[in-house]
Amino acid sequence: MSRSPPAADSYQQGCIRMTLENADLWKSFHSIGTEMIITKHGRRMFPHCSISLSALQPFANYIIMMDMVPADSFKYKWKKEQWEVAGKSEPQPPCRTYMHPDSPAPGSHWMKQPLSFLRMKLTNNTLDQHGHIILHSMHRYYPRFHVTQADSPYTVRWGPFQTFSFPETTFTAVTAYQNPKITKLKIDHNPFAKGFREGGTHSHSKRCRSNRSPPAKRATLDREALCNSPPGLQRMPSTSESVEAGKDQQPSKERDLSACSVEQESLHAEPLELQEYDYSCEEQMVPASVPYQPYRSQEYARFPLPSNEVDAVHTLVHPPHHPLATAEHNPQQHGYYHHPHHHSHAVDWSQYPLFSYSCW
DNA sequence: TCTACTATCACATTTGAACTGA
DNA sequence: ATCAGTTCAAATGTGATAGTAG
Repeated sequence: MSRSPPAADSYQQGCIRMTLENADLWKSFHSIGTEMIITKHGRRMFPHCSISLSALQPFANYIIMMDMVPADSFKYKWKKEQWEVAGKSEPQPPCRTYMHPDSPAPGSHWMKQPLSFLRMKLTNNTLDQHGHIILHSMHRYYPRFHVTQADSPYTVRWGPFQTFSFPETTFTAVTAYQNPKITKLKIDHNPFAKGFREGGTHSHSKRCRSNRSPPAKRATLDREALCNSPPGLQRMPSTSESVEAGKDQQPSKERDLSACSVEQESLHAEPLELQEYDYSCEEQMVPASVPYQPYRSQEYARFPLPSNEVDAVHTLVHPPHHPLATAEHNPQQHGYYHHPHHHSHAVDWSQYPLFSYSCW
């Protein structure tokens, strides 16, 4: 873990610093081409996202959110030991935002220890009712983290927020591992994988229809921890009831995370373009006071940052670094992403959906 | 025929209720 | 009655793979 503590002299009031905690592991995977399993019922990420924050205002409340953004506009296939572009991407599934269950919490809380997004799950089930992040298989994504000063999840839009992303966290969503190198790397690092592997005998003839005990207590508890109500019921803080309901559902104390995902209305996201990117940069310094005009009724379904502020916020954008997105398939590419609004035809970051809210 | 997806398997790890003792 | 520590059963998460769907 090459985590560089913020030097005292680098600290600036009003600047938030975010560090990817397990960056080395992420880089190991990224160098091969990270794959994340997605299943109908939701699968955790491995490596999972863990970040640390500094330079927050200790007594101000913050909300930390995470979402997944398409890394490009292609669909891929695994062929002959490598990824190939298989056409244009599918229309984006409902985009959800996962809110860290400690949210809202004071800056001192967030800075106390790294934040884990271990329990966040990925699914390919567009009808998912559990608040998992919905992705398309064979598409590439990267996680994005949002920090906003707010006293409740329902006032998020009224405050400035900053967005962070880490190039090495880009991955391909798959329903089954394609690259055996990834499988091996995961097994080496993920204790859960050992059980089945080392079990040895795997007899499919022994299969029987679900004679395992049904999910009960723990599953229920976990679900309770979710900010989990039918999509239609929470259309954002328009009613005081929904606000209160949301508060009630926030667990006061959680060992880890629960999903409080926010389904977004905008189903469309344009590809990132290629941009030069510095791998050495694990941390991103971002000005805290983004002059963001909070309320714009028309734009709520979209990422609320005006494009001219995006540069300040996204100090990094993401590298494809996929063996596959070859120049042949991707005329723009020189191996790096572009910042969208650097080109006239490029799509504004505001087209990436963030909390347009139907909060689970 | 090919590719992608799903259900199911066994076991290590995690979790938390129940218990014990101070 | 309360708290801290321990134990242990149940829940969870995992990759592989056969079967299914398109």
